[in-house]
Amino acid sequence: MTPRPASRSLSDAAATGVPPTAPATGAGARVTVRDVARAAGVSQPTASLVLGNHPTARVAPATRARVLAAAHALGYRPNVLARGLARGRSFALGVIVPDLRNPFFADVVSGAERVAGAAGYALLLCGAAERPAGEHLATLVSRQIDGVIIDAVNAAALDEDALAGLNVVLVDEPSEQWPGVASDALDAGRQATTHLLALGHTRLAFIGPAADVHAFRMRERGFVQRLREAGLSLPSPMLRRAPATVRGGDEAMRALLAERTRPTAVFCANDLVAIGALKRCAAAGVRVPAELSIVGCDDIEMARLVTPELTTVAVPARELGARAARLLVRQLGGEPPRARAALLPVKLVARGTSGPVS
Amino acid sequence: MTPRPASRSLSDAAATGVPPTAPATGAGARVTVRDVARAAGVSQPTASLVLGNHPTARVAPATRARVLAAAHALGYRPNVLARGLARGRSFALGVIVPDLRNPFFADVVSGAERVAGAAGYALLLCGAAERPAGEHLATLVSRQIDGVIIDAVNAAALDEDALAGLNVVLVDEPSEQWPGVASDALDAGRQATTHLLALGHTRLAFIGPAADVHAFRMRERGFVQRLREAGLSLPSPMLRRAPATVRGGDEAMRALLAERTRPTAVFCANDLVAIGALKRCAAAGVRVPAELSIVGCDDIEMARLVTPELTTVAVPARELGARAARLLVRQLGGEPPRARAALLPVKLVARGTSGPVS
DNA sequence: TTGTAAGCGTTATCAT
DNA sequence: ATGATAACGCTTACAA
Repeated sequence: MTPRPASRSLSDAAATGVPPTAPATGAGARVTVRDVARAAGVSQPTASLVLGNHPTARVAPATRARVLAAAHALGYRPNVLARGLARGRSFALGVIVPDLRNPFFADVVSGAERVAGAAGYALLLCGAAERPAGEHLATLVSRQIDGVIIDAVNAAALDEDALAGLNVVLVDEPSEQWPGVASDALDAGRQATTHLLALGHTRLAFIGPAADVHAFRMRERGFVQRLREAGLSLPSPMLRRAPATVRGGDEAMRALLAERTRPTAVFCANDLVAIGALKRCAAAGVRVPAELSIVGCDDIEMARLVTPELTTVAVPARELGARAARLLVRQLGGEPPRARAALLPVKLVARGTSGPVS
Repeated sequence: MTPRPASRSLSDAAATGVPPTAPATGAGARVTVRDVARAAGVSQPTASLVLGNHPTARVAPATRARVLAAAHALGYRPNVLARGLARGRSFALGVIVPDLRNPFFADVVSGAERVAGAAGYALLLCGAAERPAGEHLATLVSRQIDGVIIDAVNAAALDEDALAGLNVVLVDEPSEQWPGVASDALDAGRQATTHLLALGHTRLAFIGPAADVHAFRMRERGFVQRLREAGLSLPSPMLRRAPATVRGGDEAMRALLAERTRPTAVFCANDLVAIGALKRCAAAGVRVPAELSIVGCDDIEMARLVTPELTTVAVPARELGARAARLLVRQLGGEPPRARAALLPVKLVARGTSGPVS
């Protein structure tokens, strides 16, 4: 046992011939405020006052300077853990996404990381694929996390107690209870459908997950809604349930192609599904878009890389993550929770997988 | 100022009609060891002893049971910050990657997260694209991070002091100074080249970044090495420098196609580059693989989604991340740093972008 | 086996 | 303007 911090050998200052320029945080010997205070000849709390760079720091300019000089000379680095313990905040945010390997979530996380980092918050990453979100939440709470961003994890499933007393921001999952940021998923479905209708399609199909994720439901609803407005119906074989993955799209499209009357256009719940569907078409010798149009949703990088390039509805994933983090940061900064932000607009990007009905 | 934790309203237990099953961590009133101790009628350190689940916990079975019961009843959750402060460890790992939006790194991080999470460590995510790795390192240190995984960030550039006293594991960047895990990048280059040579190609080209990232250098070296062994040379126009992105590959391929004598096969430093190159060929009307073979490296999911499917060398990205985390966890657990692990094998996956020379 | 006391590095509330 | 003093929640000798 006795877990040693297993520190590194620090033997090569000599080897390089270059003496450490900075006073070299002698591996292990952390410089604390006390050290700084001692060096500056002031009391420890005074040093803390200066270094905590409070705006209200009423300290004599002279001493302040001495303290800062000492801190710099010693290479003082505040211990965020200690600060967190004392202030009851950890200056860290959590982010829970289903799976980082879905490029959409990678974007969301990436955006959140950027904003969080710039604001001095660390970002604790939680993948909900391996381990249930509830568990993640528990460990985040025990880490005194200041707030958490939850994306595409059915929030209703957690409400019970895990979220109690936590600052939560939901991504793409509007809720009475928690603030959040979301894209206009309903409009995404509508735009995609409008596009296909404009191309003359009348036999449309939809592929999407049964999962209870709000954005997917709304995309689907927008699709159905727009269809109805156009006086069209959606025969049940034209509504295929499939996991929101490439594989899911592939298999759903296979089923669709086996139908008696094939659709002439398909709207997919996200780009992964659309790409899977596209792939199946290629394998089955179905020409896209000549015989079948496909529209995805998200506009992940991959969308421009498949052949033909995927027509899709662009959703600002990174911006969603960034805004979620900003919301949290603002809230933690004491600013009152803003009026519910408007839905982020989405925009159809017509590319190569959609064309006029033949 | 006065940053309020901005706690949530907790007003709907009544609305649902369901009384909180757990004693409801009354939002704000954290349950501490003291509370547990008091409830169990023991001293605070005793409770701590039990709850710290030390293997060496010499406490009477009876009291242990009482403490555990009390802890359970009160819904006790240890405060990891406090524990970290006291033990001098944070039970958190950092991971620094250039950009999460590169699927390869998303995989690495994903693998690391899985292992770290399972071992009770949190993972702090740092993207080195926006903010230099050195800064990230500084904030990680101030968070008393227990270890850090660094991928594709030129480690030599940081050595000076930032890494002092830190547990570091390098991914794909062998070093005298730090332990690490790596794929067999040299062999990746060799396998790709062997494959192309076997197909009869003699005019080969390479596209890769000038960046000083070890894996890229080695892939290139393997390529050149194998070429030499085959008695072939690499005319300088056949060595194109480009950022390791889709765009980089696209532009490099454009330059390549403009050459007087075109290559018949191209090996790319990674899949993104290869996909960019492939895309350019499609745009330029160059048939792949009939006129030009392309081989990538990494085998990201995208590789199977482009048309034709990309021939590439599979690198176990997720496994790399997982092993890096495992290495760190082991080391922190007190186990001696293992003998340098062997390079992870890579494997060529022949798909549609490579074919016999015409 | 258990309780007492001290300390981790910071912040915050007081007197002075 | 500054310096004691007391938290924050937990761990860990050392005593009882």
